[in-house]
Amino acid sequence: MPELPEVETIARDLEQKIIGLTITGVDIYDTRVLFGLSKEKFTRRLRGQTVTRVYRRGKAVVLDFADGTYLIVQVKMTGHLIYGRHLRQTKNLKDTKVVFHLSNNVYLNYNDQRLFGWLIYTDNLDTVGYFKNIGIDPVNDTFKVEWLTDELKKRTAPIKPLLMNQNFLAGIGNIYASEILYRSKIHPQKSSKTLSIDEVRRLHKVTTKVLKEAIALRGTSMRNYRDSDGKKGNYMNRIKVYGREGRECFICRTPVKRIVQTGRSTFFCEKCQT
DNA sequence: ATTCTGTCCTGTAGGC
DNA sequence: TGCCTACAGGACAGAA
Repeated sequence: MPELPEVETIARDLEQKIIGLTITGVDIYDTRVLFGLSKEKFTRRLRGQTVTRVYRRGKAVVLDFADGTYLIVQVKMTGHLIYGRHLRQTKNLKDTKVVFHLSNNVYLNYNDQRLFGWLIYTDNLDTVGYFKNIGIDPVNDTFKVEWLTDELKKRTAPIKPLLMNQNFLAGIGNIYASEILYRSKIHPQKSSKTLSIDEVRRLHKVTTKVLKEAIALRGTSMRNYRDSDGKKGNYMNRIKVYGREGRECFICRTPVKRIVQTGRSTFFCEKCQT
Protein backbone atom coordinates (compact mmCIF):
# COMPACT_ATOMS: atom_id res chain seq x y z
CA MET A 1 0.00 0.00 0.00
CA PRO A 2 1.77 3.12 1.06
CA GLU A 3 4.95 4.51 -0.34
CA LEU A 4 7.00 7.44 0.89
CA PRO A 5 4.34 10.19 0.55
CA GLU A 6 1.65 8.14 2.26
CA VAL A 7 3.90 7.08 5.15
CA GLU A 8 5.12 10.67 5.51
CA THR A 9 1.50 11.82 5.78
CA ILE A 10 0.72 9.23 8.44
CA ALA A 11 3.80 10.13 10.47
CA ARG A 12 3.26 13.91 10.30
CA ASP A 13 -0.39 13.60 11.29
CA LEU A 14 0.30 11.19 14.11
CA GLU A 15 3.04 13.40 15.46
CA GLN A 16 0.46 16.17 15.99
CA LYS A 17 -1.89 13.77 17.70
CA ILE A 18 0.12 11.50 19.96
CA ILE A 19 3.32 13.30 21.06
CA GLY A 20 3.46 13.30 24.85
CA LEU A 21 0.77 10.65 25.21
CA THR A 22 1.37 7.44 27.10
CA ILE A 23 0.21 3.98 26.03
CA THR A 24 -2.01 2.73 28.84
CA GLY A 25 -2.92 -0.62 27.34
CA VAL A 26 -2.63 -2.84 24.27
CA ASP A 27 -5.25 -5.18 22.78
CA ILE A 28 -3.94 -7.79 20.36
CA TYR A 29 -6.32 -9.65 18.04
CA ASP A 30 -3.76 -11.28 15.75
CA THR A 31 -0.21 -12.04 16.78
CA ARG A 32 1.06 -12.41 13.21
CA VAL A 33 1.79 -8.68 12.96
CA LEU A 34 4.00 -8.78 16.06
CA PHE A 35 7.56 -9.14 14.91
CA GLY A 36 9.43 -11.60 17.11
CA LEU A 37 7.54 -10.92 20.34
CA SER A 38 4.78 -12.87 22.06
CA LYS A 39 1.46 -11.21 22.83
CA GLU A 40 2.37 -11.02 26.52
CA LYS A 41 5.84 -9.57 26.01
CA PHE A 42 4.63 -7.04 23.45
CA THR A 43 1.85 -5.84 25.77
CA ARG A 44 4.16 -5.67 28.78
CA ARG A 45 6.84 -3.66 26.96
CA LEU A 46 4.51 -1.20 25.25
CA ARG A 47 2.34 -0.42 28.25
CA GLY A 48 3.55 2.73 30.01
CA GLN A 49 5.57 4.01 27.06
CA THR A 50 5.39 7.75 26.38
CA VAL A 51 5.71 8.93 22.77
CA THR A 52 8.36 11.61 22.27
CA ARG A 53 8.65 11.66 18.49
CA VAL A 54 6.95 10.26 15.37
CA TYR A 55 8.63 10.24 11.98
CA ARG A 56 9.18 8.34 8.75
CA ARG A 57 12.23 6.36 7.77
CA GLY A 58 11.93 4.83 4.30
CA LYS A 59 8.42 3.40 4.25
CA ALA A 60 8.37 2.79 8.00
CA VAL A 61 6.75 4.87 10.73
CA VAL A 62 8.97 5.19 13.80
CA LEU A 63 7.71 6.08 17.28
CA ASP A 64 10.38 7.13 19.77
CA PHE A 65 9.60 6.45 23.40
CA ALA A 66 10.85 8.39 26.43
CA ASP A 67 12.94 5.46 27.71
CA GLY A 68 15.00 5.23 24.51
CA THR A 69 13.09 2.38 22.92
CA TYR A 70 11.16 2.40 19.63
CA LEU A 71 8.13 1.03 17.85
CA ILE A 72 8.60 0.63 14.12
CA VAL A 73 5.45 0.19 12.05
CA GLN A 74 5.87 -1.24 8.58
CA VAL A 75 2.42 -1.01 7.05
CA LYS A 76 3.49 -2.78 3.84
CA MET A 77 0.53 -3.31 1.47
CA THR A 78 -2.61 -2.85 3.57
CA GLY A 79 -1.62 -1.57 7.00
CA HIS A 80 -3.46 1.44 8.45
CA LEU A 81 -2.76 3.39 11.63
CA ILE A 82 -6.09 4.92 12.56
CA TYR A 83 -6.37 7.37 15.43
CA GLY A 84 -9.79 7.66 17.08
CA ARG A 85 -12.27 5.18 18.43
CA HIS A 86 -11.50 1.58 19.35
CA LEU A 87 -12.44 -0.05 16.04
CA ARG A 88 -12.92 -3.55 17.44
CA GLN A 89 -15.11 -2.43 20.29
CA THR A 90 -17.16 0.12 18.35
CA LYS A 91 -17.31 -1.33 14.83
CA ASN A 92 -16.09 -4.88 15.30
CA LEU A 93 -13.73 -4.29 12.38
CA LYS A 94 -11.99 -7.58 11.70
CA ASP A 95 -9.02 -5.94 9.97
CA THR A 96 -8.14 -4.29 13.28
CA LYS A 97 -5.28 -6.42 14.60
CA VAL A 98 -3.81 -4.32 17.42
CA VAL A 99 -5.27 -1.41 19.42
CA PHE A 100 -3.20 0.90 21.61
CA HIS A 101 -5.03 2.68 24.43
CA LEU A 102 -3.69 6.20 24.88
CA SER A 103 -3.63 8.38 28.00
CA ASN A 104 -6.11 10.87 26.50
CA ASN A 105 -8.69 8.07 26.20
CA VAL A 106 -8.33 7.95 22.41
CA TYR A 107 -7.11 4.83 20.59
CA LEU A 108 -4.53 4.06 17.93
CA ASN A 109 -5.72 1.15 15.80
CA TYR A 110 -3.45 -0.96 13.62
CA ASN A 111 -5.54 -2.40 10.79
CA ASP A 112 -4.11 -4.80 8.24
CA GLN A 113 -6.19 -6.78 5.77
CA ARG A 114 -3.40 -8.86 4.27
CA LEU A 115 -1.27 -9.16 7.42
CA PHE A 116 1.98 -8.35 5.66
CA GLY A 117 2.74 -5.48 8.05
CA TRP A 118 4.94 -5.61 11.11
CA LEU A 119 5.00 -3.91 14.49
CA ILE A 120 8.61 -4.07 15.64
CA TYR A 121 9.59 -3.10 19.18
CA THR A 122 13.31 -2.53 19.76
CA ASP A 123 15.85 -0.60 21.81
CA ASN A 124 18.20 -0.29 18.85
CA LEU A 125 17.07 0.88 15.41
CA ASP A 126 20.28 -0.38 13.81
CA THR A 127 19.33 -3.99 14.55
CA VAL A 128 16.14 -3.73 12.48
CA GLY A 129 16.71 -5.59 9.21
CA TYR A 130 14.86 -3.06 7.06
CA PHE A 131 17.12 -0.24 8.30
CA LYS A 132 20.43 -2.09 8.04
CA ASN A 133 21.16 -1.35 4.38
CA ILE A 134 18.48 1.22 3.69
CA GLY A 135 19.24 3.64 0.86
CA ILE A 136 19.16 7.42 0.58
CA ASP A 137 15.93 9.28 1.20
CA PRO A 138 14.92 10.97 -2.09
CA VAL A 139 13.23 13.94 -0.40
CA ASN A 140 16.29 14.65 1.75
CA ASP A 141 19.07 17.05 0.67
CA THR A 142 21.53 14.15 0.71
CA PHE A 143 19.92 12.98 -2.55
CA LYS A 144 22.25 14.69 -5.04
CA VAL A 145 22.38 14.44 -8.80
CA GLU A 146 26.14 13.72 -8.65
CA TRP A 147 25.54 10.77 -6.34
CA LEU A 148 22.75 9.47 -8.58
CA THR A 149 24.95 9.74 -11.66
CA ASP A 150 27.76 7.73 -10.04
CA GLU A 151 25.45 5.07 -8.62
CA LEU A 152 23.53 4.51 -11.85
CA LYS A 153 26.80 3.89 -13.68
CA LYS A 154 27.53 0.97 -11.33
CA ARG A 155 24.19 -0.74 -11.91
CA THR A 156 22.93 -2.89 -14.75
CA ALA A 157 19.37 -3.47 -13.57
CA PRO A 158 16.47 -1.90 -15.49
CA ILE A 159 15.79 1.54 -14.03
CA LYS A 160 12.26 0.82 -12.80
CA PRO A 161 13.01 -2.06 -10.41
CA LEU A 162 16.13 -0.19 -9.31
CA LEU A 163 14.02 2.81 -8.27
CA MET A 164 12.03 0.41 -6.10
CA ASN A 165 15.09 -1.15 -4.50
CA GLN A 166 14.99 0.13 -0.90
CA ASN A 167 18.72 -0.38 -0.49
CA PHE A 168 19.24 2.09 -3.32
CA LEU A 169 16.60 4.75 -2.64
CA ALA A 170 14.28 4.42 0.34
CA GLY A 171 10.61 5.09 -0.17
CA ILE A 172 9.71 4.70 -3.85
CA GLY A 173 7.21 1.93 -4.58
CA ASN A 174 5.29 0.63 -7.55
CA ILE A 175 3.02 3.61 -8.23
CA TYR A 176 5.58 6.40 -7.95
CA ALA A 177 8.24 4.43 -9.86
CA SER A 178 5.98 4.39 -12.94
CA GLU A 179 4.88 8.00 -12.44
CA ILE A 180 8.44 9.26 -12.01
CA LEU A 181 9.70 7.51 -15.15
CA TYR A 182 6.76 8.76 -17.20
CA ARG A 183 7.40 12.36 -16.21
CA SER A 184 11.14 11.85 -16.77
CA LYS A 185 10.41 10.40 -20.24
CA ILE A 186 12.59 7.38 -19.50
CA HIS A 187 11.73 3.85 -20.63
CA PRO A 188 11.33 1.58 -17.56
CA GLN A 189 13.33 -1.26 -19.12
CA LYS A 190 16.34 0.90 -19.84
CA SER A 191 19.46 -0.33 -18.10
CA SER A 192 20.49 2.09 -15.34
CA LYS A 193 24.04 2.53 -16.60
CA THR A 194 22.86 3.59 -20.06
CA LEU A 195 20.97 6.71 -18.93
CA SER A 196 22.34 9.90 -20.48
CA ILE A 197 23.47 12.85 -18.38
CA ASP A 198 20.30 14.63 -19.34
CA GLU A 199 18.12 11.68 -18.39
CA VAL A 200 19.77 11.38 -14.98
CA ARG A 201 19.26 15.10 -14.44
CA ARG A 202 15.56 14.81 -15.31
CA LEU A 203 15.17 11.70 -13.19
CA HIS A 204 16.73 13.40 -10.17
CA LYS A 205 14.60 16.50 -10.49
CA VAL A 206 11.34 14.68 -11.22
CA THR A 207 11.80 12.15 -8.41
CA THR A 208 12.00 14.87 -5.78
CA LYS A 209 9.24 16.91 -7.39
CA VAL A 210 6.74 14.06 -7.69
CA LEU A 211 7.31 12.83 -4.14
CA LYS A 212 7.06 16.33 -2.65
CA GLU A 213 3.89 17.10 -4.60
CA ALA A 214 2.40 13.81 -3.45
CA ILE A 215 3.28 14.61 0.17
CA ALA A 216 1.64 18.03 -0.21
CA LEU A 217 -1.47 16.29 -1.53
CA ARG A 218 -1.40 13.70 1.26
CA GLY A 219 -0.61 10.71 -0.94
CA THR A 220 -2.40 8.49 -3.43
CA SER A 221 -5.41 6.32 -2.60
CA MET A 222 -5.50 3.84 -5.45
CA ARG A 223 -7.49 1.32 -3.43
CA ASN A 224 -6.57 0.71 0.20
CA TYR A 225 -4.58 3.66 1.46
CA ARG A 226 -6.09 5.79 4.22
CA ASP A 227 -4.48 8.36 6.52
CA SER A 228 -4.68 8.31 10.33
CA ASP A 229 -8.17 9.87 10.13
CA GLY A 230 -9.27 7.15 7.70
CA LYS A 231 -9.31 9.63 4.80
CA LYS A 232 -8.03 9.18 1.24
CA GLY A 233 -5.06 11.00 -0.31
CA ASN A 234 -5.51 13.56 -3.11
CA TYR A 235 -2.71 12.66 -5.51
CA MET A 236 -5.04 10.34 -7.47
CA ASN A 237 -6.02 13.05 -9.98
CA ARG A 238 -2.33 13.71 -10.72
CA ILE A 239 -1.63 10.09 -11.66
CA LYS A 240 -0.59 9.84 -15.32
CA VAL A 241 0.06 6.18 -16.10
CA TYR A 242 -0.30 3.86 -13.10
CA GLY A 243 -3.32 1.60 -13.56
CA ARG A 244 -4.18 3.20 -16.92
CA GLU A 245 -3.38 0.26 -19.21
CA GLY A 246 -4.96 0.70 -22.65
CA ARG A 247 -6.09 4.26 -21.95
CA GLU A 248 -4.67 7.20 -23.86
CA CYS A 249 -1.40 8.83 -22.86
CA PHE A 250 -2.25 12.37 -21.76
CA ILE A 251 0.51 13.72 -24.01
CA CYS A 252 0.39 11.71 -27.27
CA ARG A 253 -2.81 9.61 -26.98
CA THR A 254 -0.94 6.36 -27.52
CA PRO A 255 -2.48 3.61 -25.33
CA VAL A 256 -0.62 3.20 -22.03
CA LYS A 257 1.24 -0.10 -21.90
CA ARG A 258 1.50 -2.53 -18.99
CA ILE A 259 4.44 -4.91 -18.59
CA VAL A 260 5.69 -6.99 -15.65
CA GLN A 261 9.15 -6.36 -14.19
CA THR A 262 10.42 -8.46 -11.27
CA GLY A 263 6.89 -9.58 -10.64
CA ARG A 264 5.35 -6.10 -10.48
CA SER A 265 3.24 -4.20 -13.01
CA THR A 266 4.88 -1.29 -14.78
CA PHE A 267 2.83 1.28 -16.70
CA PHE A 268 4.38 3.54 -19.32
CA CYS A 269 3.96 5.22 -22.70
CA GLU A 270 6.19 3.55 -25.28
CA LYS A 271 6.13 6.64 -27.47
CA CYS A 272 6.92 9.29 -24.83
CA GLN A 273 9.37 7.20 -22.82
CA THR A 274 12.51 6.27 -24.73
C1' DA B 1 27.49 -7.96 -4.71
C1' DT B 2 23.36 -7.36 -7.58
C1' DT B 3 19.23 -9.01 -9.48
C1' DC B 4 15.24 -11.89 -9.75
C1' DT B 5 11.59 -15.46 -8.13
C1' DG B 6 8.57 -17.28 -4.96
C1' DT B 7 6.20 -16.51 -0.72
C1' DC B 8 3.62 -14.55 3.06
C1' DC B 9 -2.17 -13.26 3.35
C1' DT B 10 -7.02 -11.60 2.25
C1' DG B 11 -10.12 -9.45 -0.84
C1' DT B 12 -11.96 -7.88 -5.15
C1' DA B 13 -12.72 -7.38 -10.13
C1' DG B 14 -13.51 -9.38 -14.45
C1' DG B 15 -14.35 -13.27 -17.74
C1' DC B 16 -17.24 -17.14 -18.81
C1' DT C 1 -25.58 -16.32 -9.51
C1' DG C 2 -21.17 -18.94 -9.08
C1' DC C 3 -16.59 -20.43 -10.23
C1' DC C 4 -12.01 -19.41 -11.65
C1' DT C 5 -8.00 -16.63 -12.55
C1' DA C 6 -5.34 -12.49 -12.08
C1' DC C 7 -4.01 -8.91 -9.45
C1' DA C 8 -3.23 -5.58 -5.37
C1' DG C 9 1.05 1.32 -2.79
C1' DG C 10 5.95 -4.52 0.17
C1' DA C 11 9.88 -6.88 1.47
C1' DC C 12 12.21 -11.09 2.83
C1' DA C 13 14.92 -15.55 1.96
C1' DG C 14 17.16 -17.96 -1.20
C1' DA C 15 18.63 -18.78 -5.84
C1' DA C 16 20.94 -17.50 -10.24
